[in-house]
Amino acid sequence: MKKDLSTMCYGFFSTLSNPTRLAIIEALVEKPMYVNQMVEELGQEQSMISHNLKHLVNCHFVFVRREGKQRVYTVNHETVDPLMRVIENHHHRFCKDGAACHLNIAKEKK
Amino acid sequence: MKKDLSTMCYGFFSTLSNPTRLAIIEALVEKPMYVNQMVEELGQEQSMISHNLKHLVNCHFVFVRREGKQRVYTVNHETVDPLMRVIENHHHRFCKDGAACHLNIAKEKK
DNA sequence: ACATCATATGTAGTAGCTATCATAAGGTGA
DNA sequence: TCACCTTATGATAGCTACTACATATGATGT
Repeated sequence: MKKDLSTMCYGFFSTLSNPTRLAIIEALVEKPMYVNQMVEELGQEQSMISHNLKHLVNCHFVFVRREGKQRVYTVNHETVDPLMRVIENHHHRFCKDGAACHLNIAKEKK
Repeated sequence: MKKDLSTMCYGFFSTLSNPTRLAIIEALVEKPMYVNQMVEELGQEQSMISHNLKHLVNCHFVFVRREGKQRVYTVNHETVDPLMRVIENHHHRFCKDGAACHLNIAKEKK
């Protein structure tokens, strides 16, 4: 039972470890949006937005409801808000040096 | 400045979206450990453990200190504990169906 | 200084994810 | 029912990151 912790977390984190999906979440934190709005705001392909929204909905990071032809996507504040708070604290406390985690490893190789 | 949020989160989440690294964290939550202890407990190659520990240290999810020949790794409870609480709540509230997030997408294709 | 133990680092093949292009599906108004 | 708007889905090629093997580094005791 405890064994599933890693599995459960893996799905959670994999879904979030994608720049497009994070940008979507960041945008949705401000306000609910239609797909086309996100396409405009993020300047990405519509199919790309849709594909990534699917992941986010699957993992319940965002919710969706119909509204005529369009679909309104909203963020799951109950999860996302405290999550962001954890990250901000972590960054503030431990990454003041400007380190962007493991991304630095790649950079160092230059 | 707000623009970095996605970047900052991306490093954070990428580091955590790996089964080995999650298993390491899960083990270190229980108690501090040497590399060899983790090798045994997780049944993974030593080099694999070390490689992944490096990522975790880089991102300050775990800390390390020397102790003779060995190195003691400890988990960053200040970040990891509340993080796990967020995930457990998320899972409890939104994933009761047993959904393991986007991993299901792959499975559905069968 | 040497042997040994503990851990880190270098490298290459591979598997899995991502973005893109193309197409389908669903809703609405005429 | 048809044209159109909005969004979802399929398939593929390319790339990234992971694992595994090999080797190097550093510390300790003799």
